Amino acid sequence: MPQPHERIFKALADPTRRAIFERLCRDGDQTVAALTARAGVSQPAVSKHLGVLKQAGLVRDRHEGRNTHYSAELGALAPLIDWTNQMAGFWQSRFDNLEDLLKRMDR
Amino acid sequence: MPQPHERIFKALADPTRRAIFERLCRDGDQTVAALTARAGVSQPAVSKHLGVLKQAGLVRDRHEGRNTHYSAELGALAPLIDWTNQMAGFWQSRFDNLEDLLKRMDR
DNA sequence: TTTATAAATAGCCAGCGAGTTATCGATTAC
DNA sequence: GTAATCGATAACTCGCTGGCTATTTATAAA
Repeated sequence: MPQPHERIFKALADPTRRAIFERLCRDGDQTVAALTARAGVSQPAVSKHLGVLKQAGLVRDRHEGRNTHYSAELGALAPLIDWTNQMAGFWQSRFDNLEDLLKRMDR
Repeated sequence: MPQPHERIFKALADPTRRAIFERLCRDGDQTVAALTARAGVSQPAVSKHLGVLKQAGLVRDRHEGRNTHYSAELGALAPLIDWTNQMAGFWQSRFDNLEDLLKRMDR
């Protein structure tokens, strides 16, 4: 329901969660146990973080026996990139308008 | 002390704050009163949000008489873009490694 | 000089969110 | 079949954050 970048910003605002995501980007596929080993927080905490990342579309999960593997969904960063570009676009067009104005004042 | 993208992610995670920043990008220079008029929250709330955005380096303020004008500091989005590229880079290099592996297996 | 306005600060409160431990369901190993 | 392991869920605590009103400080207007 919220705009795509809404959940993404919130998901990535937490350092622990961002670290998990970074790790998945760096090293690929990981089980919850493997992620927990390096997260510095308890396993349930990691599970919750993974849930949030999943809701934001930033990770996928894959069940394999009693293990669950998570992996980064890199395409999910697109809304964030789009948003950034949009901000830059606003900036640019304001700059263009200023240029226009100066040009008009010039003649 | 925190990494630059840390404060930026946190600052932009809040919808009200992000809306203020978007408005500054879109429409440029704004007084606190002007921002408050559209923010849907009280003036002190807006001031606090502007403080957070300023700490994150996302906005500048300029005093003019009893008015304070804020404007977006677009360059401040760079760490965010860098971070995104870095994630994409990790992804790419893992892909490259996989390619290498397949190549080695091939011969 | 008094009054009014802009914006920041102080102080408070409620809700959320990240953490914990305990538990449960599912799967594998013995 | 029983025990052990993986991961998710439940239930709780606690600190932080976003909101408010009231106040303060600074500047402008009367």
